[in-house]
Amino acid sequence: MQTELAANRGRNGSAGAMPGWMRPAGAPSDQAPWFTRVFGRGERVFGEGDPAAFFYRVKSGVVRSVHLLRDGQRQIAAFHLPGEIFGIESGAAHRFRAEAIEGAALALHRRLDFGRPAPDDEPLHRQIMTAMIRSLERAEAHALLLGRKHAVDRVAAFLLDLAARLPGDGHSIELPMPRADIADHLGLTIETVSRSLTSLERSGVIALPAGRRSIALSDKAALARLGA
Amino acid sequence: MQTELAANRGRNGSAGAMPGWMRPAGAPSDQAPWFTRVFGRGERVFGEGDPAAFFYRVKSGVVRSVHLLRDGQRQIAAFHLPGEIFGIESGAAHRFRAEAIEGAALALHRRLDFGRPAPDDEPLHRQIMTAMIRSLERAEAHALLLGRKHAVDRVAAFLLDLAARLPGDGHSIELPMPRADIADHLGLTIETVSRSLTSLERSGVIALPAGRRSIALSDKAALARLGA
DNA sequence: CGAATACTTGATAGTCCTCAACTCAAGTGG
DNA sequence: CCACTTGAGTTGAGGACTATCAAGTATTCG
Repeated sequence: MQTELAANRGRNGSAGAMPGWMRPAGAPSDQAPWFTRVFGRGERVFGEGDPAAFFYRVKSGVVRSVHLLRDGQRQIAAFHLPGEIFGIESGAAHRFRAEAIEGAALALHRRLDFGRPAPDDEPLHRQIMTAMIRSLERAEAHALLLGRKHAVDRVAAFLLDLAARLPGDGHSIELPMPRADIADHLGLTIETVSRSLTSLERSGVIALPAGRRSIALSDKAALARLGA
Repeated sequence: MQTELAANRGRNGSAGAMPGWMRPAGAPSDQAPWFTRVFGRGERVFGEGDPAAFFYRVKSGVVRSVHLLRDGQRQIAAFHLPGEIFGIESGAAHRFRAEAIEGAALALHRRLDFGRPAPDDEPLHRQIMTAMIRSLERAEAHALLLGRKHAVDRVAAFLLDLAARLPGDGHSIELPMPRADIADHLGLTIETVSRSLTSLERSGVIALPAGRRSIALSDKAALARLGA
């Protein structure tokens, strides 16, 4: 069931003024508060410069926020897991690109005028503020990580963060993204991420069973000591 | 004129529950919207864990937001220049420490309940939202810098950012902070910052006249090429 | 099976940190 | 007035860490 969406794979594509998907055939009405849309593997949710007409809530799957540098480098500012909100902007346009990693269902909410909040929708307003502040806290913690930690510590902190945010008992996780995405998020190369995981495994802190995507956090205390 | 304030210098000090300065003798009234207070060199504006009763606007001087790691490392998340707002929090407490670098005059504003904004004070509310979003954008750009750039490029980007934010024609700047602060902001060591500046000078991109704190941006185009 | 993608491992090189010495300016006290 | 101290900054040598280049293994898909 690969439709035209598959053509959007990869890192190419331009920032159209108003992608066709913004008015899906199944949209309830032009003024509905929100509606759902499913995105395919690697599909772009929005691009840099696209009008920020919506913000998004992840219903399933995982989305990455991607900054592209002129020299071709890529930085993943954040991963957005189920239940999380992303894509809130102050200006009229999105400042970076967002892509579904594997496949994702998103709830699209029409954007609000944040300067003049609707007093009759206080819960939503508070939710948006919370999402924004959480983004800020994450970005600051991320900067701290990138500025002051070595490769293994970055990976340890990343695994702990994922374990806390993903559903489950927190003792084993299924990585929802490839090594390349982790590398571009942690400011490392694919090879260094792989070596760091191997190193953690040899230390007995984690275990890497069959698939490369599942990780057992054998010694969370040791992980926390590294990632602290 | 060194009062008790001087005792607050350095990186030590604990996060008191309610510092005395929060109720200065000269405060107009208990419900005044804001008042001004002067901070000495290195003095703590608030500490990690302090109740976030106010947010702040810089009237003069420069303030640094400092994250302290358990292992003694220091990360400066941001510098706050005249005219800028900082110290806005979602929770009840400040998540990091803020210190005046040389000496600073700050306007202290009583904090608002962001979830239930006063409809009668729309301009202030918008101003706060803008400040928060700007913080977010800065933090994201900072993470990008730390994750994907080399020492010289980081310093170049930092100089350009400062030149744009400080008053003046943008062709020469007076660094309002020591090398150690720059290093802890850029995720480098003092030595590497010094070497980067020397390297930029030898390339003819900048000039370092007499004092070590003044820098002439001789070739902004080249700087932008590095810091881009 | 062949091709493509994802991942791991090894060898080498480059960048930056650490440790150390040195310069410079501003105070301080005899 | 000058020796001494202190803080800030610069410079050098060596080493640690990570990127780069390269090869090899695994898995998936057509």
